[in-house]
Amino acid sequence: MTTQKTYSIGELAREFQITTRTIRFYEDQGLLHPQRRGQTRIYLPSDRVALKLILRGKRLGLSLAESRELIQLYIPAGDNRHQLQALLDKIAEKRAMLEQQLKDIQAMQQEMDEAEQRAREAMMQLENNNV
Amino acid sequence: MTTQKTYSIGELAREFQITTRTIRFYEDQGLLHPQRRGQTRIYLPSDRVALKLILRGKRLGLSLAESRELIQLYIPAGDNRHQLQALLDKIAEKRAMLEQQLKDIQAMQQEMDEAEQRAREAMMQLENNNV
DNA sequence: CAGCATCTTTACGTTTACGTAAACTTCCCC
DNA sequence: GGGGAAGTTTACGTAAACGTAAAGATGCTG
Repeated sequence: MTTQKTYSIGELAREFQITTRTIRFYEDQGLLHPQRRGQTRIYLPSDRVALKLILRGKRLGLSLAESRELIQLYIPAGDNRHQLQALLDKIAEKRAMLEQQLKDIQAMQQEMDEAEQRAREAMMQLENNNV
Repeated sequence: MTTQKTYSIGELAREFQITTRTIRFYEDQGLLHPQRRGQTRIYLPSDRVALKLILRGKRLGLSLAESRELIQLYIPAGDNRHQLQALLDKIAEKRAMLEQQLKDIQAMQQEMDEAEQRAREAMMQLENNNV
């Protein structure tokens, strides 16, 4: 029997630099499902993974609703063709979003290159004028 | 003299699939600065570019405040070393964010690969069982 | 056993990013 | 010249994602 490691809400909050309020809020929204020992919440590694997914989603601008969908892509999924096809559709949709984001990032990176270039040149100008 | 093309608020709204309310809101927040002909707003190509930046920022989860900062990286910037250094710092900061997002996207893409794999295998199983 | 840390629930408050509606001008068209 | 269509301002409403505060239970610790 492999006993799973567990986490308290405070531990997770510290590790991920968020408040316990935030963690409870995610549970409220159906994104986390911790166990209970009495009143107290007990988090399993799977909860920790879900939390990671949520925070990664946030960094990419996903809403909690979208992150919830993402998390559900990890659950064994439905058992009939229809559900599996729906799953594949969702995956394709997320993939398309990621590709768009990739393009956006590349465009922004290029713009950062140009902005830096301009700033450096302006700085060089200053140097010359002051000699 | 090169006359610039101009746009009405409705034109821009149609082109970018947003409402005029949204465009006016961005102006309110200091992200756009259209000219006026009487009461009516007149948008120049530079406004259109700014709007594109805003929407790209949105797709990457930037707040309007962050997009405003981004737009300001395009304005000739300050004229002294201190301001230029601040500009370079901001650029570096945005760059770091973009790199984090790149990592996040790659991680998610891999997870989409795995999820799709699982779904396809489950589908194959169904095929076999029903023969 | 007093005290501090950590946990709990409940509930109202706040920021961001618009939506929606009302009431009014301006311009063009038949 | 009476409608539309598109523009304007003003203002209240709303969903999402928490923040913040209050009031209490639980558990270790000197």
